Amino acid sequence: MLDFGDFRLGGGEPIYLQILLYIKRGAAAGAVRDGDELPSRRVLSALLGVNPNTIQKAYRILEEEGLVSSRTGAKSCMLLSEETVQRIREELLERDVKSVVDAMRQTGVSKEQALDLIEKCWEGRI
Amino acid sequence: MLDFGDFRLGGGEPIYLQILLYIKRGAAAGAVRDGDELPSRRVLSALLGVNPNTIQKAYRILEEEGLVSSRTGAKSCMLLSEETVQRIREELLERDVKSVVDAMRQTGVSKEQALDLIEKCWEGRI
Amino acid sequence: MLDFGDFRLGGGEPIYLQILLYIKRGAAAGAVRDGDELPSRRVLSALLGVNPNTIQKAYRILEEEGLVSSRTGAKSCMLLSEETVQRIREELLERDVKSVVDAMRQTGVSKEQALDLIEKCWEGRI
Amino acid sequence: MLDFGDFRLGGGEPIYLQILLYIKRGAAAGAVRDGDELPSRRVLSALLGVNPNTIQKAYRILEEEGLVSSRTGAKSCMLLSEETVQRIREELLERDVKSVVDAMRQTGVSKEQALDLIEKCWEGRI
DNA sequence: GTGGTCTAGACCACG
DNA sequence: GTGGTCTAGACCACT
Repeated sequence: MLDFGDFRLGGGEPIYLQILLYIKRGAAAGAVRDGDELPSRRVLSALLGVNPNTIQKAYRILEEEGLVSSRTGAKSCMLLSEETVQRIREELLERDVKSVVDAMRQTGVSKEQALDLIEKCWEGRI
Repeated sequence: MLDFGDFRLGGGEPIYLQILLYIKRGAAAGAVRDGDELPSRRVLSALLGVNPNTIQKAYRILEEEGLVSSRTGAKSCMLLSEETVQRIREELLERDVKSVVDAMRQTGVSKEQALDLIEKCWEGRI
Repeated sequence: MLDFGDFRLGGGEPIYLQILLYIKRGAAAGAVRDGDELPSRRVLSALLGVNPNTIQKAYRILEEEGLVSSRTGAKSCMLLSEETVQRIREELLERDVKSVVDAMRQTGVSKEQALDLIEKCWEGRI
Repeated sequence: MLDFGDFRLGGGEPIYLQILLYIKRGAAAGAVRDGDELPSRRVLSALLGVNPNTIQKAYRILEEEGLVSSRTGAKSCMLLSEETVQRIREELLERDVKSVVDAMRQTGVSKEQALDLIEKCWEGRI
């Protein structure tokens, strides 16, 4: 079962996308594997304090992308081949890296400053 | 005059926020300076292919935040003290760095892998 | 024993309502009579390929409407006085006739066209 | 502009389907033609006493079926070729006739009784 | 208990 | 003013 213990809702981005990305990152990191059950709409909606339909929207998109299997009355579960995991991992990393590089460049920091900041933040020294 | 030459509309985020961020990053980078003129609403609207109301909304927020001075009949211009620029810069960098570190950690990459990917992307080797 | 031989599930309408209507129409037509036994929940559930809870819901409503008599341990059976049958018959016919007349009028056909189409369909010439 | 003056909400059937069918019947009857504007979400929702999203669902389906053209900021309008109108007309009539014939047959009335009832209702003598 | 659908209200970008 | 999207709550059929 995927654990949402360290999930926190952030502002700005749609909630269903935050949930979607959280699950994809968990799959890329190996924290959730093929066949693992997802929390039910009601359980997760109570846990996160959002409407069950918002959870369902995230799950439905995952199903359309072939990452989740849903049947009425049964729990939804992950559908993760190794190739799928690898593909998700690459998509997420490319997206994250490009966006941060664009943003920091435009903000006017040098490569060295950027790498230094990121390293400090990673180690909790910020 | 503020230059929007390398502004590109991205999906997902509200357009008025993208414009706000673009201007703030420019200020943090020094590309936008105290006293610089902003393009008129209709000029920028035509340039970006966006509705004038959306430009108006971004300008109004900038003014409410005290980053822009507007007088009727005159062009709006940036109002950027050194402290303001420094504050914006720190806010933007903290936001960007934290979000990318959170994301990449959750995706399951090591600090070394992350720094390597970012460096490669920065240098265009990706 | 009630016969569900020519019952077919249709989309759109809730299943328990389809079952209710099927039984009521049978009563109006005289195919279902006072004292006739109803199939047990599990038998009908298997026959129609429907969840037992759904059958249970239909039977419960029939009982609440006074059309079925249930005693624990014994089979449920129809409770149909002549007045009841007549009332059901009129309700069903009024409902069906009004809805089709409203619909066809609004679709812009004349009375003659409508009657002609219905006669053809009745005789299988459509 | 399509007129909803004689539209009445009925129970049982989903509201968006009732609206969808009402518009299709109007097109089949010639009451709404190619290029006619549809009432806006807000106007129609206020008129019918339902949520704007329910109206939008009906309009969106019509658009997916190619019967309506919608653009952000502009009014939606009907897209009705003669072939389309003819196809809709046939679909609606077939559906209506089949359902009423099935229903009345199962309710145990003869063809003559059925036609007589429908004629009486059509003429308001019921 | 589960997932699927319908209805509802607020916000956004746009003409 | 317009349509598009996100979030929310209730009901249905099913395991």
